[in-house]
Amino acid sequence: MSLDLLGDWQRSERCGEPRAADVGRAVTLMGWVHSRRDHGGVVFVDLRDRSGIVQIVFNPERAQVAHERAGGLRSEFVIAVRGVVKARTPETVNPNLPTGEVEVFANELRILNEAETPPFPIEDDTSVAEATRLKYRYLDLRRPSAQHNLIFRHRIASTIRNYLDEQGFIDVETPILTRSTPEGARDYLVPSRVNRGSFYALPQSPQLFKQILMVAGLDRYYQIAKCFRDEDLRADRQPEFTQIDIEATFIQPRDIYALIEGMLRRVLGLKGIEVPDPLPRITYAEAMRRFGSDKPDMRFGMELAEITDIVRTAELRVFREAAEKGGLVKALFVPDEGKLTRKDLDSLPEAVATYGAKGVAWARLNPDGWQSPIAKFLSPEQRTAIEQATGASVGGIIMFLADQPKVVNDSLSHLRLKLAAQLDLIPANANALLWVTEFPLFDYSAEEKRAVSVNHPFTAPMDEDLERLESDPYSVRAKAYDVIWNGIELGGGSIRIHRTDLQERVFRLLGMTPEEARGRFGFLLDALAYGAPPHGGIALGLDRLAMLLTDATSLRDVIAFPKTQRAVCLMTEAPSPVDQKQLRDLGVRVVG
RNA sequence: GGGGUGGUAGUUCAGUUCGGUUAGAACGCCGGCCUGUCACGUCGGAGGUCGCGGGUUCAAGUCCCGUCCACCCCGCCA
Repeated sequence: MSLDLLGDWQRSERCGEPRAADVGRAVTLMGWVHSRRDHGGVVFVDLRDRSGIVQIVFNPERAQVAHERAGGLRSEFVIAVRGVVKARTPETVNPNLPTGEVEVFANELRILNEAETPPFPIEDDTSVAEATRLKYRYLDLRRPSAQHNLIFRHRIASTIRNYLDEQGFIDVETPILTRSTPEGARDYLVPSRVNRGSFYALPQSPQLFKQILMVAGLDRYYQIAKCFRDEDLRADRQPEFTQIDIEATFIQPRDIYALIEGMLRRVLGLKGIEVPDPLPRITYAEAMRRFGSDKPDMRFGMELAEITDIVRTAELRVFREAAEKGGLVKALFVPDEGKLTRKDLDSLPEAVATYGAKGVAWARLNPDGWQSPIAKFLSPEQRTAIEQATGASVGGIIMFLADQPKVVNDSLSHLRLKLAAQLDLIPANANALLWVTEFPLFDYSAEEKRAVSVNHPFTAPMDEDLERLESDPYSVRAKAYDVIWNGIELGGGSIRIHRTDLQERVFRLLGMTPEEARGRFGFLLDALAYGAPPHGGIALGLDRLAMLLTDATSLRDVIAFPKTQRAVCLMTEAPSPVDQKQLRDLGVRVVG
């Protein structure tokens, strides 16, 4: 098989474009051989590029040389074809192809490159192991659905850029080599050759830079920013990811809500999804109370009911003890109409064990009363009160959890989602977008035995809680908000602290001495001291948005070159060992 | 760091319970035939480090120990 040069041939259009209206037109097409069907006489080739597939016909009587060479074509050869668009006869129309009413009769064929037999077929609905696909990512990305995902991701990004540009936001790039800030996730570190013993960190987010841009008077900033976190991966977590990073001056949370709602309206509009105006808001406290989660999926009901007070005096020890020891007792009514089997119920403890729960109690509501291992420990009055609190009705089942608040909420919110999915209780085309607001400012870290920021240390407290900052820090709410879609966090942000004195107070509450605070964030404190305006912002995960809008199940499907769970790129085999010389230059020695 | 699932031909899998002849299938690949297919058809053929290492055994894809890789989850991470 001899290869041809492209010469002066110029592509006239993409493969997926010819239509009935083009019949009779001379075309020059280029692409990959998707498949070849050799009938001994006539040879059909499906030619593919990112736009689609068109059938090329090589007829020995029409173009003898081209036909002869077409016999040697194999999958994924790269070819150029000159020919004429012809209408297919009615019985040969292929309704499965957008180009199926026409085909291209080839006059000339140029073979621009051959290809090894691909290790897997270039097709959608592939069942090929992901590791194989990632090793040959350039082949995997030839699949139409893979290309669609990347193209759709691009459309999301360009929609956002256009929108933010219209709103007066300025795209500013911030450094990738930056300073390590041990607060939060583990940093990726880069040794400095020039400053031996010192390290850059890759940014976990451009947080401080965007705040400083506000101090600088840029007024409205955005960036589609790469961020890095050296933590363990998940299906929805990659070590490097892209965030739509936004910050603005002289704004309130309500301004952010309006801005982001407008943006989401356009982005979700790409898929025909309507975004209510305004989006519902619910406070963190209410979300935790009603759903046990700070990212409630509100496409369906099944709200949790706190029954601690009802069962405080119950004979059941686990309930009583939870109530006495500062824990919670919560219940969840599942309208399963008898569908949950005894086996399902027996598997419940396993489902919540991972969240630290020791068990789940349940009660089925039969017409003749409770069928439940715990019924006898509850008085009729208690049972009635529980039914009322959970909105229970006959035919369903109530689940109970009693433990420390976090265990109860984690477990029951998990059960709520799991059972709703299992019982098909989530309306198919429902969409529930909402804001969760008024997050707590601090959380207590048992590990570090001190207060830690729920969001980050630059989050502003709510004005009305300011006076309790020192006296009752854990009751202080933040001007922080998350935007949630169907139980998934799309993004979150806050109004930031813009005054040195308040920032210093927060650092102190986080257990930082003034010296430590200066050492780590001196540049921020300095910047705040030079006329920092009130400002705030938000960041949304672009990868996650793309994943949800393409119905992908993994971030890896919307990232061109993702990493595996061990943070390895199977194609380039990064990370890799490096030369001793490189290490010497950097003053780095590998131990262990 | 912990729990779970998987690893057999290029690919997707069967075979592993209860160890036993030469490890199979489909698709793909290679060759022949075929002028209207589009999951082309048809005839023939090639193709295996059963993830890797060790052990038990007369005998290991199958049992045991260790280890590597991929995926899902908890911890971790906004």
